Amino acid sequence: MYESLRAYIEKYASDTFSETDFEVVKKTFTHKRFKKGQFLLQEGDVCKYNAFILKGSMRLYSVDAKGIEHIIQFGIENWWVGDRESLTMLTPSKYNIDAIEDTEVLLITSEELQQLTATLPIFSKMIHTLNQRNFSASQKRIHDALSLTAEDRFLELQKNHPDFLQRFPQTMLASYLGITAETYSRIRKKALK
Amino acid sequence: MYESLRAYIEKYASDTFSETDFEVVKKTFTHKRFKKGQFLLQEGDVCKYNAFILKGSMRLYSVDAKGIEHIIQFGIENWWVGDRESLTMLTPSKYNIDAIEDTEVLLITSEELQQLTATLPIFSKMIHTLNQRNFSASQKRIHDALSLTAEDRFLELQKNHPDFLQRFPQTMLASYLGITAETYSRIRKKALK
DNA sequence: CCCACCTCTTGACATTTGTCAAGCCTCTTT
DNA sequence: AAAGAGGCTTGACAAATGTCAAGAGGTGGG
Repeated sequence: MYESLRAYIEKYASDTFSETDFEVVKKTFTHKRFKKGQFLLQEGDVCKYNAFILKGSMRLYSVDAKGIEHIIQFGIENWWVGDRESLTMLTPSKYNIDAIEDTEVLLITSEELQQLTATLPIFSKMIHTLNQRNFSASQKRIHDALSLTAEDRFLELQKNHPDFLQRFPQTMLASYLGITAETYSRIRKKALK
Repeated sequence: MYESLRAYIEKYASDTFSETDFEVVKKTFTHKRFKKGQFLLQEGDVCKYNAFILKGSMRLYSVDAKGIEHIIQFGIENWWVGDRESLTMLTPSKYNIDAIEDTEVLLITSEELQQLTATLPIFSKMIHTLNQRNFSASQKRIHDALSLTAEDRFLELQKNHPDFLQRFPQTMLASYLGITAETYSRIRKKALK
């Protein structure tokens, strides 16, 4: 069960675990199952956990004044989800996180994460790599959101995450791209010719 | 000259420098002046430096197929600019960075930064804080770009960075908001009533 | 001092995207 | 099998934003 986490950390740290170190990691994370629709975080609450997804998928989203959902991030197997601002500042979150499918995760609190980062070099290496990657990815997503048309954003999504198009309902994909479900449907039809 | 860097690091690390540590920092950074319009980074080159702005302002932007500039980030006094992806992966950058005004910066290479982070705890604390803040800020900017209308993005900018509205030409502000200069002019007129 | 250039504004029109309503299909529940 | 819910599509129209063109005003270099 922890093997995919192990592989993940070793991959992004470019390093391997000693058994004793990995035991520490196993003891720190808690395993939990979420039913489809179940919340890991609800707006207004303080985010308690970072979740590493073992199986299934989740989404991080806000709900605006009109009740419309805006998906900021999808998480699938081997992704992290959590509201980092709320986690570290202990402030009420503006976002929700729930399970799109039945989902299994490994949970870790902010303090535990800091603890592991401080004691295990392999862990802090991984964090460092993830920070770099996140920085680049965010920069690109900001650029795309501000510079590309809806159609071009769809094509980018298709190129970078073709699996998403199959896996998630179009209403959610539309929300992720910042467009309505109707526009998504029309753009998709046009683009898939 | 190095005092604002010192204050900045101490602020974000919530810690104070020993004189010997600060000597190391002073020796590591190089001071440089950029004339208005001069480039720190040009598309296709590998980004060599992170720049800490002492005085003046710079912008990070891409140029699309039609020749239109898309500003991803403004940098003013006490901000960092650099293309982190290019810096760490040593890949050619897709972005440009140039000086909007005559600008003074302190430069540091990626290796030097890594060196300082590894040897000075105060430095790594600062980096950690900046990563957190960047993560949150990026998340918000992505959310705003995908969920808000042009007018609401303008109002957000006005709220969060009122100084930008005075300091930068409207063409650049429009680009930063992902709209045309004409739309910016109209929205501004409407919003300032 | 004047010209050339740049920024900003405004108008008319085009294009993109959103809104609302209707209908279809599939799946689940009863 | 019937009923209902949810997701997807389509059409007609509305609203937001872009494009193109023209002109006003300011500014720096010659």
